[in-house]
Amino acid sequence: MSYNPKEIENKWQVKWSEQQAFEPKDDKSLEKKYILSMFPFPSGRLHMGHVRNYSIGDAMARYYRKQNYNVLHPIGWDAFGMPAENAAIKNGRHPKEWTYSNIDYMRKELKSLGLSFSETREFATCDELYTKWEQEFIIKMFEENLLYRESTTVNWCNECQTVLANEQVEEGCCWRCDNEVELKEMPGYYLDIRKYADELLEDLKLLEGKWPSQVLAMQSNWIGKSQGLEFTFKLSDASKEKLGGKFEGFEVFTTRPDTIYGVTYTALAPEHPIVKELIKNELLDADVIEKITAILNMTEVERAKAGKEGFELGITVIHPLTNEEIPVWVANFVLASYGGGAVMSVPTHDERDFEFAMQYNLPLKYVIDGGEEGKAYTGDGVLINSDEFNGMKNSEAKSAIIKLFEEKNLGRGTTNYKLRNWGVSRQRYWGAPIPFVHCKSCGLVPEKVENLPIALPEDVEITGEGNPLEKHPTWSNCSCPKCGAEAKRETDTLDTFVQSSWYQFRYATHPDKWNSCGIDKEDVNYWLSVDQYIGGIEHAILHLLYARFFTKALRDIGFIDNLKEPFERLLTQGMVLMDGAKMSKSKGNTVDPDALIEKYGADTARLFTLFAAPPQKELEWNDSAVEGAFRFLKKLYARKSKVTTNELPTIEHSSLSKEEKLARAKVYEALQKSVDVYEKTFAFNTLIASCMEALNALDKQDNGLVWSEGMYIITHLLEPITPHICAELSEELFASKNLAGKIEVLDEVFVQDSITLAVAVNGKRRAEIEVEATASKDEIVAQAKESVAKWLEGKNVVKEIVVPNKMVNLVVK
RNA sequence: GCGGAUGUGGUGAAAUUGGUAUACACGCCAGACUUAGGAUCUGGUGCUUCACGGCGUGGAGGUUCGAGUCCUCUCAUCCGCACCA
Repeated sequence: MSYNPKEIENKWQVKWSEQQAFEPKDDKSLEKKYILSMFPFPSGRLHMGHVRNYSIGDAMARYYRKQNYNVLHPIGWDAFGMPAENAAIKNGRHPKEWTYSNIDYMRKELKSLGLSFSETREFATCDELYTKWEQEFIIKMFEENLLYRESTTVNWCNECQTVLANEQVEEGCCWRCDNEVELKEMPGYYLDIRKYADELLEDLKLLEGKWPSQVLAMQSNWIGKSQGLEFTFKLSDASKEKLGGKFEGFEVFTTRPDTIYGVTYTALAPEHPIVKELIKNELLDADVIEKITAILNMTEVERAKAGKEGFELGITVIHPLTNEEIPVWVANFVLASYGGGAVMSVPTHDERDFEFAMQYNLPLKYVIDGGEEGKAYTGDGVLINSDEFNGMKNSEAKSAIIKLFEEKNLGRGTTNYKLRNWGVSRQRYWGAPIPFVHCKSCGLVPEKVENLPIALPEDVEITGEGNPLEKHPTWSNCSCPKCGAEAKRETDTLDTFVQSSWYQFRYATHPDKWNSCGIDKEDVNYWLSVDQYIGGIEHAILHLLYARFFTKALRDIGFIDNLKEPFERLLTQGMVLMDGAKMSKSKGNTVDPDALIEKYGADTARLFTLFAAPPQKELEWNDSAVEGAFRFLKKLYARKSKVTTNELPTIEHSSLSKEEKLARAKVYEALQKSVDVYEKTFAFNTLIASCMEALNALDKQDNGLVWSEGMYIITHLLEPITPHICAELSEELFASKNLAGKIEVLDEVFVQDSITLAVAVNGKRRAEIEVEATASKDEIVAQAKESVAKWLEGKNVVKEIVVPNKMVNLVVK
């Protein structure tokens, strides 16, 4: 019988399902492993990126299961989001129907890959039962001041007709549809992730060596902590008057307090309240107002592209140390969202300020020695033109000047972050409703917990214009949970990243409890953190930052115990490429997993995926290499006829021939390597190569016992990667005994009668010798000299280096 | 500009502590079996040279008996952030 993947794979998939083979055990005394691959969005069909992601995770899960760990390896569906609404607009299908039917199809696809997921812990984030608990968390967060509603300038995607979080804007465009993002002033709900900025940054240290350094660096940059001085520039009396006494001054933040004596002007963001006041009262020329308004209508990206532009505002402030009068400008490069939207400008020691000063002929004052005239000097040096601080190193002056400000009560040392609070409201239908009510007398009121979930109405019209919930005739009508008066339900829904921020805890919670709680603390204490998380690098900031934040927030509001980080180790898999480009429908360079499985079977798909490249690297698709993987499995299957005993045989190693010994050595080399691969490096490609080498070596001999041992071990090693064929062979040949537990490495098989050594002269390889395993160093050297006699003629050997089992190096002069 | 990575045959890639560079696979070449084959099997395959040999891990130095691996400099490519004061 030749290898028939379809038959074998179907048989085992049915069997595993019937046996509930992949359900975690309830016994919490067992050692656990929580292996998690990022859950898919139910787009309709699996793509090769999924196949790769889940093949990696499944190999790990199956490995640990075989080592008798209690393994949680769940799957679910990240099911809310825009594409479901887009499908509704395009094909008239209801998002719910579309989503759940996609899930049904994709579940079958996952099963056809033989992935060892728990079936009882599967859920979709659009399940009302999931929404219910999420809404409870959101209400609790509101009560604990972690969630608030505010009207502010937001990123608006006109294509998606919704607000986007900062993390969802990529180079000024929408992360999902690539449409250019606009700014819009509107109310929204925010999670106070900034409260956790420092903890999120600090705890990155716990992940060093366990998460890719790139991801750690990206998160660290995104949080963007910087330390410096915060102080107030007081307005001059005349300016104060001009502004009608509404302002005393404005706050600025600087990381360079050492350059404070070099301030020659200050600059405000166009959004700054003082600028708005000047515009409102028409205290600026009409054309200047017009130009500032134009800047206000530009996004940050547009402003960056536009080049520097600014206008003098006709007001002045007083330098806190020198009491000089300093002009105030408005400038398009000052960000409203950072450091209070105002800066002190030191053109001599800051590139941006310098460029601006040159453009508008503003004065320069050098205060740190070391630069050249006519350039901004941003390096270190000694202070000049700085009163009492002259002669001090600028690194010391930073803290000295902060100290002076604090003593004189003029300002204080402070920390600033680039991280913005997470805007979580979306003006879309297919999401979890934000469980709040607007009451005319009580204001914003959270829904009563016993009324949860606030479910979506099914009878909606989805046109792509506006928010379907807002347009629904009755859904938003309700009574105020506080006073009972007529009220309006919030029609915004939650960002889908909220759902993926806590799903790792939901899986860990036993399904028996899913009706009674969102997260079970004890279950979480046992299963978390996730021992290995696997997914794409595209979530380096978005999902991974939100999930880390959520973990800390849920801990602080009492839904989980002392967990610091949700994901202990992270593997970011590389992309699947075809002809050097990412596979995508629009480029037409995709490989359909279903077709691949149909032609070669799941085992070949999995084998190729793990063999062609290490998981962290990009994977270039290659049809003939897939054939190669298939060929190997056919060969492996055919060798079952070589097996003569149904258990791991005991072999008298010394009685074997050279080829037999070599075959055993190769088999055990693979076994030895496997622990490192499965637990540390995840270089499955090298383990597979070792198994191929072992099979090649077995083919060079014909000892039934050596073959039996070899097949026993190879099928054991490959089972996590190609589970069906290995289960089949193991059952048939070894009654599956080789798949239960560990196999010990036998050191004796690595002992060889003779050893081949390379002989080098002055580091250049010149010959090869074969010596007895027991040969002494002198004997080896003597034999080595003989083998390279030609190269030693007329020379003196000044040094002899013998590297055991490897080589001999003779140094001559 | 800042941060993170990566550079090895025709291709995907290997290479404990520094110790025979290119394992394994694809491709290619030759042969066997076959009516035939894009099936299967066997052998070969870094570059260069008739050959002895020489060269070879992006480049240049350095340390060492010995460097893909360590150090210094440099080039190229990819990814992320980007006027964050």
